[in-house]
Amino acid sequence: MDTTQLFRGTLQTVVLRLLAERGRMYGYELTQHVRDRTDGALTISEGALYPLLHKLVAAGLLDVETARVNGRQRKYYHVTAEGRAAAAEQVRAFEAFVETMRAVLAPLPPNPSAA
Amino acid sequence: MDTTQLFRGTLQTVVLRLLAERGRMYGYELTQHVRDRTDGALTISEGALYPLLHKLVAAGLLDVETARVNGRQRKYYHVTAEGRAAAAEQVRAFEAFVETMRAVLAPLPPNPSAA
DNA sequence: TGCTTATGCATCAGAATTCGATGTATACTC
DNA sequence: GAGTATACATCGAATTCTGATGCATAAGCA
Repeated sequence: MDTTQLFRGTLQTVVLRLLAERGRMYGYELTQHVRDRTDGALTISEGALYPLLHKLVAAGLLDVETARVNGRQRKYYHVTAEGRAAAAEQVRAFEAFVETMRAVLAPLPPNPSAA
Repeated sequence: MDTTQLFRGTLQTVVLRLLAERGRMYGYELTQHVRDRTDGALTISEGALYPLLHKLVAAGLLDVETARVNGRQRKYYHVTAEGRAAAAEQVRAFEAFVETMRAVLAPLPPNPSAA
């Protein structure tokens, strides 16, 4: 009954898209950015994010660059060419997904004027 | 990289919504209806559907009615009052979800005329 | 008659993803 | 020196779904 259930499966799309658009970001920054931008509607948990970032690097979609800022460690991630293509593809897939869902959820649109 | 990954977490919404709108349906009918309506973009597997239907009945959102049609068994499902409310709520949640996702996926809309 | 397909239910092992808790470490503020 | 923010990470458990398998009846076709 958890409405946030719908966000399952979207994390990869979100991460790739943000990195493709914003150049480079580090993990913590991703969580803060998404939380702020959505007014808290979407919060990325660290337990989901870090394993995913590692997986995307292993898959060749992201590159990492370790840095040290203000004494703290940071790992900047940026998309590879392959990652950029995947990001675009996944955004398209998301739009198609929304269209498909609308087709199912609204089988009888309230517009009988088409008769 | 599977685009159908996005449909994760939407099955409950789809089932409740269809039943709320169409009165009553049986499992096999649900799979066929969704497949036809989406031109195959969304196919509900039996391994996902039947356990969910049982769960929704246990949760009081659906009722079952067993029938025998043309010698074959059928189990018609229909929403309870609680299930109808849940269906409406989940459709709202889906719309909110889409808005949230758009906010994240398109942080910089290509419309500078608002300046 | 026998084979295949369609209809209709169901379970189950494994995969994939995520949650929530926990852990480590540095910097800043009070 | 205590708490909060920053920043990384892992891990067990829960949830959900896939794909395979199984049972049974009816219809179509060779």
